[in-house]
Amino acid sequence: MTAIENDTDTVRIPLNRDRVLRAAVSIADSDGIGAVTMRRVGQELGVEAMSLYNHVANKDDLLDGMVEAIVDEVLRDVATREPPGTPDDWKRVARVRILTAREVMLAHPWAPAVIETRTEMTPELVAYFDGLLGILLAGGMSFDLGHHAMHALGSRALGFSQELFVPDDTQEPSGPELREMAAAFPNLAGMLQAVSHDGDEPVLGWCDDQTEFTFGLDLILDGLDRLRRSSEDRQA
Amino acid sequence: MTAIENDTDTVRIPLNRDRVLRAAVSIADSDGIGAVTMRRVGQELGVEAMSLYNHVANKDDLLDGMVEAIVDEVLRDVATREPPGTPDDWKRVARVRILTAREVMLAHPWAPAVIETRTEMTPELVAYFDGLLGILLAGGMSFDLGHHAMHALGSRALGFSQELFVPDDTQEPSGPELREMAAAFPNLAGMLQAVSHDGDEPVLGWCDDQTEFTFGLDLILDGLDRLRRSSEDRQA
DNA sequence: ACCTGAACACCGTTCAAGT
DNA sequence: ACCTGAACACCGTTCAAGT
Repeated sequence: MTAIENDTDTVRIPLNRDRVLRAAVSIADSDGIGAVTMRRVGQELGVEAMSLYNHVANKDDLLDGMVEAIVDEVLRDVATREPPGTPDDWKRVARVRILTAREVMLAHPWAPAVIETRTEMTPELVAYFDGLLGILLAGGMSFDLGHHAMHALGSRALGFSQELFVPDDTQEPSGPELREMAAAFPNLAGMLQAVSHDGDEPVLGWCDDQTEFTFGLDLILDGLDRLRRSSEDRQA
Repeated sequence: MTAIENDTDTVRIPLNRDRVLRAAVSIADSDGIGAVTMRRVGQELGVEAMSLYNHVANKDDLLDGMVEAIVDEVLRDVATREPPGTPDDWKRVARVRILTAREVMLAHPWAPAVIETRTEMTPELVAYFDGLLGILLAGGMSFDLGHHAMHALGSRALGFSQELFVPDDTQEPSGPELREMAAAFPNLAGMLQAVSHDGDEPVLGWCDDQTEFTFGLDLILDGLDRLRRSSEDRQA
């Protein structure tokens, strides 16, 4: 009888911070970040909302923890996929790391927005940035250029870039509407027409986020490499 | 008596969408976006919260309108400051436009975060982007390169870039803590030390946001100009 | 046509009470 | 030490009622 009691004790997995965070991440993945409420997370764990406060300080701490979990996932993936010691090929190494982070973000589409609202850096985030900076320094950047580089990459360092410029292609403008738009916004209208007729590359909607992300990333990496080379020339 | 009644009518300025939006912007400017609630906006206008629903559809529409107001401010400032027709100097013209937008954002620090949460483009935003694209096209970019350029600039086109990489300098680590951090994050620790000792440029904290913004902006603009030139060479 | 008061559903969070 | 139930303050929003 006491043995059975022990059994039920082990079957009912005790609540802890990690389980709370995983439940919250799972809800956000399936139903969006808006569905992550204390009551809902508690419900998912078969517990009252108030019990969560034994394991997270408050809602903000819960969100911090969710980011923590995502960045942990990034760190794990990065560790398994980082190409071994090729410091001179820093651009490729940095690119692989950043695109690995991007894949994690694409699997958790709510994460970028939450990350942007965080004010304090978690140790996990610091570890990720330290690793990326290490790649830049090993490639020959000065501390100063490495510093600028981290800021220039911004959110791209973590694999995402907020897209403000998202002309919605869902509502195809009809004849008169298109003429009206063409008159008010001639440049965008012309571009929209020219690019949408360009059907030789894979696109989602009329512009492919992945293509645009790598374009911007390579633009920055190439620019940084140019600065690195010219500063090395200056020292030589 | 009826004349006096008319007078009080004109003294009590009628509520309208524009007054509601201006009140909301003013609250956000002084007390942050968190203070912008329907009840508070109503209070600021001497009216019940429910009255606002006669002029905005809901809270989301209110936020849309606030963005609208900010972008309007950008468009006004841009119009007065845009250097007259120098298409070949597109980089300088684009730079002036973007740094003008940035000044507006610095005056309304809540705006970037709100803009990022908007899903639909307002006509004002479209007008701003159309103008910027016009500068790029006048400078000799193809529609295709102009398209990539807009995405590569991302939020920088509107004068801001979310800074994920913000090591907090407020809590100066003490001796043993610093040594511990140096062991765990050697690259960041080295950089922090090297850059913080570099006192020959104006810094806020240990890195100047304005300096980092223009560094990243110029990096992208230079890279785009290089691509523009090489595509022109290819065509010639 | 515009504004009001009361009410509703839903948050995060507290607190005293249970075990 | 951990969990619960009731309650509180504060949201956005509805609805019927006022003028």
